[in-house]
Amino acid sequence: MAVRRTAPGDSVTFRALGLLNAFDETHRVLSLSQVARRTGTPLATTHRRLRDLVDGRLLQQRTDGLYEIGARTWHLGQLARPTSMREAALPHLQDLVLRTGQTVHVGVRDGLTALVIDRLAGSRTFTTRHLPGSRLPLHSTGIGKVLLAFAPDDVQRQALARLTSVTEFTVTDPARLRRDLDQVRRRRLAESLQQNRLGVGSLAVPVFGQGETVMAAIGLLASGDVRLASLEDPLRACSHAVSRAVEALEQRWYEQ
Amino acid sequence: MAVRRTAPGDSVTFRALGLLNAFDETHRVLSLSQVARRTGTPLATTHRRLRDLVDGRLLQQRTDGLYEIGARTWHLGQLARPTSMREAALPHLQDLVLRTGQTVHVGVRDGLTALVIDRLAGSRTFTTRHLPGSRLPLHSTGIGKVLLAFAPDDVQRQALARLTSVTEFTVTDPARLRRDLDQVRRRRLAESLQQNRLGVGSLAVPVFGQGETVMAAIGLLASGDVRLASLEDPLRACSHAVSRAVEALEQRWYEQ
DNA sequence: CTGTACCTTTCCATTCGTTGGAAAACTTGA
DNA sequence: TCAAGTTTTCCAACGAATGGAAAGGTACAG
Repeated sequence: MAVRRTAPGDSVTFRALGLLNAFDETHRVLSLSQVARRTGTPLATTHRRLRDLVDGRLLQQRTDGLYEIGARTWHLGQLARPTSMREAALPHLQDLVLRTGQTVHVGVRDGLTALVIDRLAGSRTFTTRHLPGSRLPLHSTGIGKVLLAFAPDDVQRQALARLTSVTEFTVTDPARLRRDLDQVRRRRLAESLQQNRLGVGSLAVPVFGQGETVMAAIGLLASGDVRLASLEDPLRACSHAVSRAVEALEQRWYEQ
Repeated sequence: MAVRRTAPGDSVTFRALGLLNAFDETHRVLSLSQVARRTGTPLATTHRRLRDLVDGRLLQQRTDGLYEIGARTWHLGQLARPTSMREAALPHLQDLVLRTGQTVHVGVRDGLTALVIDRLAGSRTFTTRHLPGSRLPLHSTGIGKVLLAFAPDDVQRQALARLTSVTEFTVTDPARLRRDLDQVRRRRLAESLQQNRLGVGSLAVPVFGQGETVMAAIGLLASGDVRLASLEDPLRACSHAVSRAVEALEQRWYEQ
């Protein structure tokens, strides 16, 4: 891959899309000046860029003048992998929860984080805060490590360069994590023992798409005293079932 | 509202976002040249714009080089109205289906179309093709007419200027439709008798948000021989329930 | 393994849109 | 009535977008 002479950020479009970072779960409706403050952009510039995003219908302006994510963005999101993945996976995830009693997570990699696209709480549950849409570190969680292990080299390099400690058990040594990831790739299985949350372990496996590509990761969360090894077989079975279900769903798009 | 000296389309960002139009339900993964052809954009320009959209993570490039809607777009879409609306409305829609046996639709306005965000088939069902994500005309469907009746003036004007005939019963006279819309606004109820599909009638009501704003519309579809009037009460009850549910859900975002 | 067709990537002189400080216009609340 | 905050407009300097063209890949047929 050739070196790019222009870095991201040189483009007008990229800078305009940066304003979307101002929006999150607790900031769904923002005023012009809030967006400007939250992104550190001059007011006049923010004003023009928001107008462009409204013109492109990614954002919409309410009658009171405030800005929110537009319905078109939702519609585009419906075309993305997480939507079909979630739909195809749901019945199999429910199966998995029934069989193990533990909480199940599904995530995809988005940039340098794992994006949780669905979560079903098990009966032997403890509260978890990772609702669909939340982001998890790639290096300290089960699904994160699976996604990182199968990510392109440049992503791995970037991720390994910024290992932050989440708990006292988090692996922050790049060399050690790289060895862990090699193992994850070989075993097609990752585990995290209290590396992201004390008292919680997780086991995760990849969901393969066509070829050797990894579309997503499925993980089980269990409190520290559960033998993770006992969860491996149901987890792998679920992953295969989801692979097939997604494939069947996507088949339907192209026939007829 | 002041006249804008610069039309949408003069901005670089707007033009780049135009490439997203190349993606739809049956075109979820596209190559550079497909996007160029589908949007009529020169290749070199398309190449640069796609790179900008990938940098902004609205799109992602797969290992085989093809482009698809990115996980970040899905995530942004999760912050949009349709997502919370759908979640809050689901139990009440199920109620409505049980009570009436007919198929129920929920839609929001997106530009000059009604965007279907959810659909539940009734027991006395006939096949319908309007899956979540599909778009319906504003002037020939029940939910479309509700959304149009409560839309801002400039939207109404634009919509009335392009009335196309869908069936022989579609109203294509702007003056007549304007009167129909006045009535819809007064009665808070719209009906479409075979105006969008022969043999099918629909009844729709608005879902009110805070103040007098209309967030969405809920509609029931029934084959021609069903008395639509009998559906009005359950439909209105459902709309109120959904209003309250959405309000309760959104309340939770801001507390704590 | 040569040619043909198609796709992706890069180059660069010209053109055109962006930038953001500043001022004006508007909104709120005291 | 004034003060503080917000949104909108203006415009000269600056910088990025544009797209034809050519180069670099890839796939397949003969």
